[in-house]
Amino acid sequence: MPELPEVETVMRGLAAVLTGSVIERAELRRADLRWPFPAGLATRLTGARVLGFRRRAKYMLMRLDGGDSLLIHLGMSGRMVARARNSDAPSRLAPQGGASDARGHNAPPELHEHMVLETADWRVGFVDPRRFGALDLVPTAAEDAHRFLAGLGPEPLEDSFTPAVLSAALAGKRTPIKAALLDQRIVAGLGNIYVSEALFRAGISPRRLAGTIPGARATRLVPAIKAVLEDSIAAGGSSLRDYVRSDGELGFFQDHFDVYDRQDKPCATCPGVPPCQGILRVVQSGRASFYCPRRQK
DNA sequence: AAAGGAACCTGTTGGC
DNA sequence: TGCCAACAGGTTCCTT
Repeated sequence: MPELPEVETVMRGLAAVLTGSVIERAELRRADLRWPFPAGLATRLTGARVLGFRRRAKYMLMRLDGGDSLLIHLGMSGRMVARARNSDAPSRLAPQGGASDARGHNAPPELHEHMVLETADWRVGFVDPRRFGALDLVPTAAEDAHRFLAGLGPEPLEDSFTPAVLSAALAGKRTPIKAALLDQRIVAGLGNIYVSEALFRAGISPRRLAGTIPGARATRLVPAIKAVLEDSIAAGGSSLRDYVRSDGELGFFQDHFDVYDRQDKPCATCPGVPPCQGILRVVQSGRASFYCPRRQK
């Protein structure tokens, strides 16, 4: 599921229902996902008050009043599922009685639900079939020193992510720009969907060598990255095989893809004659890339 | 040092 | 219909 826009969407959903509340019960249904959970995780979560949330790249950090932050990564297939525990609970995520109410609090436990957090009003489950996700604890005062966060590149939506910064990171690199943008040390939060979409908007082929981007192409690429991420966040992210939002609602940015998973379809923005030859699907370092060879050079 | 591929998992889909 | 291979939104680790 999750690249930056999806993680941002999920985090906002969690923040809306958990911020300010005490975790009355924390349950772990296994001892690890991609890595072992820290010792005593459930105990350390129980009784803690949730102070707030932060996103860094594709990681969520839930700040607790004991001085720790719960670090959450959704991996490939992770979801957070929030349900009101009773009908009188505040229902900010589904004000018209949406999916969270429809399932009810007596629904059978979901398959692959590895962690459950309960506050007075909400039950939040972490569901991750493929188990590529991660949970860890990190001191809030030193979040960025965590081994997962320490090497990350700039946040693409921050003002400090500029064409000059990207140019410097790409200079001299012999790898295709597709692979470079997936490298979280160069820019943090892009994944397979948004790299393809951003390169389309910038008119750059995913196969072009990264070292040829600095300069005018970086000047096009940086705003394209920011725009596609902002557009997707505004749409609640993309829902492909899984629900994205913690309230069970779907994001709808998948309806606005220009190229991702659209091989052989005509590119919508190529001008009329001769007609667009269609979007290509190629495999780069084991992952699919999608692009319009006429528009992207 | 940098680049590419395998590995970690389960579920779904498409071709025969 | 059934079976099996290929593929899926990520990241680390291990070779070259």
